[in-house]
Amino acid sequence: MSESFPNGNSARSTRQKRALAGALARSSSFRSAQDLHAELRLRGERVGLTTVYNQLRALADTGELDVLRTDEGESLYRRCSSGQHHHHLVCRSCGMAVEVEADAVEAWAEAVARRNGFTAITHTVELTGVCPNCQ
Amino acid sequence: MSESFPNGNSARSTRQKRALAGALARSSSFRSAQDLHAELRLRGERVGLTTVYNQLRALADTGELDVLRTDEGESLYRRCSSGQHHHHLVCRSCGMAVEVEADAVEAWAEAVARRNGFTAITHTVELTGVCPNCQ
DNA sequence: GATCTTATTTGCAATGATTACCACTATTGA
DNA sequence: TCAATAGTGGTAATCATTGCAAATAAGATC
Repeated sequence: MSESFPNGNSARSTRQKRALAGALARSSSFRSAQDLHAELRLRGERVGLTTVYNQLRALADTGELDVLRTDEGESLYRRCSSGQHHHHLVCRSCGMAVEVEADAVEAWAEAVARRNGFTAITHTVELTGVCPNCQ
Repeated sequence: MSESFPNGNSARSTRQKRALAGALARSSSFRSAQDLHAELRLRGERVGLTTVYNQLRALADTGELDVLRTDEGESLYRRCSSGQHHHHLVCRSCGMAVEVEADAVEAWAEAVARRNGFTAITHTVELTGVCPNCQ
């Protein structure tokens, strides 16, 4: 029992992980798993769809990726700039996104929750529109 | 060609519609299609699952129902109190919901969008917590 | 009431994203 | 080099939801 990583943080560096990380790094848009997988394929990278799903979920779990669900129920991912809590202003045409902070909204949410006797509050705030480039 | 309803608003009153309306009326919680269908079955009502889906979608389209998507991608429905634009404070345990208005948030959303050059803005704001009864 | 038009209903197949399985592969510490 | 096991990925399964086409039944008209 050679506990190298007491906290279970043992990650191996694989070709697939690097490829996915690269794809995510060079895009500032929210992308779907299928979309990312297709791009990797086009680039000649040999990566399984299942692997893409696995990795995206893992990265999202550790907070390295932001996740978003479309109205059609598809999950979109994007690399997370800050570790801070934040929201997004997303372009519904190209997926490009801007991270926005919203202290005012946070405060409002807290107040509304308290006023109604709710506890353990979490909130979802997403703004969708058309970015300057897509207009 | 007896145009009784020039605007295509021809709705027939059926046993199934009434049953579903009843189920929705006696609940103040967000319910899933499957959930509502199960309740109708338990009550002895003979209604097809497809019909429940059809009706829920139709009602949601006309704004008579509020729709909400869970993290798992399931759609939840609830009768809509007001025709006004509003948001929800939903109990993650029982689905009970309170409609809340958020002028402050609306204004904030508009400001953020304009500042970033985005147009055709829509926003999603949902608060989730545990209601007083479920604590 | 009888009849007709067509809105509704509904079982079943199909869809589409995502996950479960699990045998196989490859990274990394020793 | 080698063993332990994290990671991979093809395939089958899941699950909410929708498409379809035939059967049913409101509501208007006769």
